Amino acid sequence: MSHYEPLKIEEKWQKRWEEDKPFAAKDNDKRPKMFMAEMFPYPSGAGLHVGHVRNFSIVDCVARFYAQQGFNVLRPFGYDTFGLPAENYAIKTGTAPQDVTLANIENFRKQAKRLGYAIDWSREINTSDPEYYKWTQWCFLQLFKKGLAYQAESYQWWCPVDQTVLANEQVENGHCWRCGCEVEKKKMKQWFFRITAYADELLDEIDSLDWPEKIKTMQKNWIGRSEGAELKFKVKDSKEVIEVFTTRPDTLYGATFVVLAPEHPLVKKITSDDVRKKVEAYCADAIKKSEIERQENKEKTGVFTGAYAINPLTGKEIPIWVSDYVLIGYGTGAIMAVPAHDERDFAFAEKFDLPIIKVIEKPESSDDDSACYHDEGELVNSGEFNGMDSAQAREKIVEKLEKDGIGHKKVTYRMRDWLISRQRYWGCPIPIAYDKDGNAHAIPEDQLPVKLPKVDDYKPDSTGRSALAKCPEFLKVTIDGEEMTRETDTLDGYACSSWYLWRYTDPHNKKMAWDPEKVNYWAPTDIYVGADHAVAHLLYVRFWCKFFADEGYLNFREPVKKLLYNGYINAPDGKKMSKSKGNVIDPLDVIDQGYGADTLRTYELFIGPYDQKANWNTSAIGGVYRFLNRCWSLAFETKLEKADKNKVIRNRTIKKVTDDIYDNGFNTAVACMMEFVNELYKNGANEADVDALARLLKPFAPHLACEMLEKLGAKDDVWPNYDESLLEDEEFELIVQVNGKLRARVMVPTADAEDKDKLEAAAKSDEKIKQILSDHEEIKTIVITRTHLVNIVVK
RNA sequence: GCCCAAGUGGCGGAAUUGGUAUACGCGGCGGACUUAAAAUCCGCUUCCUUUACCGGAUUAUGAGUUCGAGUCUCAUCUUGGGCACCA
Repeated sequence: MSHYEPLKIEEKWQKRWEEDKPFAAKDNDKRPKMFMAEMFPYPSGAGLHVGHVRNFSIVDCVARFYAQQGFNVLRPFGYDTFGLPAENYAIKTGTAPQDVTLANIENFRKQAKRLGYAIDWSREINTSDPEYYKWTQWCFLQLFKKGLAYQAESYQWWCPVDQTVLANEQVENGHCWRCGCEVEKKKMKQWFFRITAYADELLDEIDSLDWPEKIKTMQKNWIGRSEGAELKFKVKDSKEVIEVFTTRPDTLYGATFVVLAPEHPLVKKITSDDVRKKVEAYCADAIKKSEIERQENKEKTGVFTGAYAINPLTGKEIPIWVSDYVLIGYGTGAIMAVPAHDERDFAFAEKFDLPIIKVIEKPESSDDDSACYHDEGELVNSGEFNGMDSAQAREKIVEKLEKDGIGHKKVTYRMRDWLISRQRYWGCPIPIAYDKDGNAHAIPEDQLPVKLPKVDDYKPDSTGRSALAKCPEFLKVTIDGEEMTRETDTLDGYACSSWYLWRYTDPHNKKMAWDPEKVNYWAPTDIYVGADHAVAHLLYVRFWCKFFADEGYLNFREPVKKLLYNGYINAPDGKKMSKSKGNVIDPLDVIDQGYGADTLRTYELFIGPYDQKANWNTSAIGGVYRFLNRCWSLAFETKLEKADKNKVIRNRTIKKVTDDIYDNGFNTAVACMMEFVNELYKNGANEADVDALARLLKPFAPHLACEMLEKLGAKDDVWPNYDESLLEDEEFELIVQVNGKLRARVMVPTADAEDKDKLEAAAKSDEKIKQILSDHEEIKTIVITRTHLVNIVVK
């Protein structure tokens, strides 16, 4: 061979890895373990994307790095296959999603293998495989048994195009996360997971996670814990009581009206006959409106119900209104309005001319000059509580109400329970059946999996039921001798991905979801890499982890120790790559152009900090190719020298690359190796140089690195160590500043590096510095040994 | 509107705890090799002035702290992200 031929080299090593299986993880091994994974991909028909390559290459770099350090590494791979794209494709073409999915998986696998990833291929999982979803159903049943999977009828997000309900997390700005159409509200009976049961723990443990702050903050905001009180307002001339949630019970004296959400059940009961028509029309209109429409118009709307509530402290009658600015899903769906100290209530009161009573005095120090002061302060117009500050008054007022049985402290969360039923075919069937009276029963565990039948017509329809409803053989089931009808909804795909990390540790177990011994050896996942799902998936896995820990199936409560959230790769013009724009870069094309997988992988790690988005740059990839070509030449074309001229830079490079990988500085690690190679070209390399280079290169460009190590006759690929004593040259450059400006550089023996007097003397021996000192009066001199710097301050 | 992060050459970006700003790569320019081109190798490349040396300016803008600021503080501008009637 006379030049670097990446495609040949890569084919050779990929074949060898296929045969030797060097990446097989060993259960219960004595070496320290390291379990890492990317968020498993949805295998689309388009095949791998350069975005996948970045994501997978980060995992691979770290996995190989730890493997070279002697860790027992688990680096598995899987496919998240249930979901709408495959089903929509089936509807359009009549092809079974099962078949399309298998073809797509095959393609993904083939492509991933061409990238040379150090994957343990014996552990592949596929969420739509009955062997897998049998255990998804088992997980569901465990939650069902404990009352954490339940049915409830409520207003739900409904996507009119995909004809299915959506979870809150799947609605983005009032639009469906998949098809982008505007979502609607529909009242339906649906399945939920009670994630709110773990709200406090999910919130409290966020701080202890080694995750990006950005993601932690998003999760905290999503959970949205707020502390306050629930208070009861009697309705005048009625037995009804309105419960409201407030974070500011200290402002209760200022509550001059009550507002109910349009969906609130009491609206019908308390509305007086003379305004009934008007109120009903308002509610019907508000409920019909999409969230987008409600939000677009911030102008307050509402109607008076004709009824009055009694303020429990003042005893005054205050009107009860209905308005869509009160949300049925948060708190109790009703509020006490304190227009003097809440901007929304203020706007409403102004519009409808309702009384505004100030009960909090703004402190003099406050520079808040808005029309309604909403911070804390001293109470006024509040009877016996006058003069107290807000915090104290909150305690005292709730105490008093509690005595009277009309109020108590209450914590509310923004997060709702997780809606998990979908009226779609291509998902994991919910293992439930209904008896004659419509009661839900668990499918016995020995009847799992509830298999998804192949059908001809995948289309959902306006009945709100999936295509499974049209499949009579599927519907019939006998449980304990009783004929029942199966649930036709399927599970949200996020359910399938809420436990797959544990299945990786025991992927072929036919008796249980995972063997406790195996899962507790490997999990929690040490490093998890993804570019999406900040609040959805990453919150759900945490929830399931806590639940299964409580059930005794796991001995840890957080599933992911360290999370790397990598940035997207965009088209060269900075826009998102998409088929319709025709700006998609196909990784296989890049490889086959002659660059090879090593160049592609290394380029994607070199392109910029891993957590920032990056634009594809077609010409910059050539630079990485040239670098690898130079590495190849060092091993195969250059006559290696005997002398060890590069000791210092070699040791420094080893240290820097090692430190950088620990810190996820993949781009600077590559840059550092480039510098090393440039230096080797200048000075001439010896065997130790090329050997170290090949070992350092292996996590980035594994095929080339193996080829180089083979040429050198290396017996292993162990990560190189550096010698602390060889990080410094015999001489170093002392920087001499005058008044903070660089004026001279002086070479000084390293032996003098810690001697401040010698450094100062060396600095002042420089001709130019002497000249300056003869013209200016010296005030003082600062010597910094750590950075080899002298700063002389002169007048 | 609220909260957070970030602004460094023509471009992607680097810079330890406050200590040589612009590493590395792209692009550009010049040279070697070649009949020629590609590939490869070598050199130059922040801006201003200068043939060159020297010098000056520079990390969005303006101030401040410091012997010394890309890094810390305050203000302003811009961009990106998150939340958005959550009582």
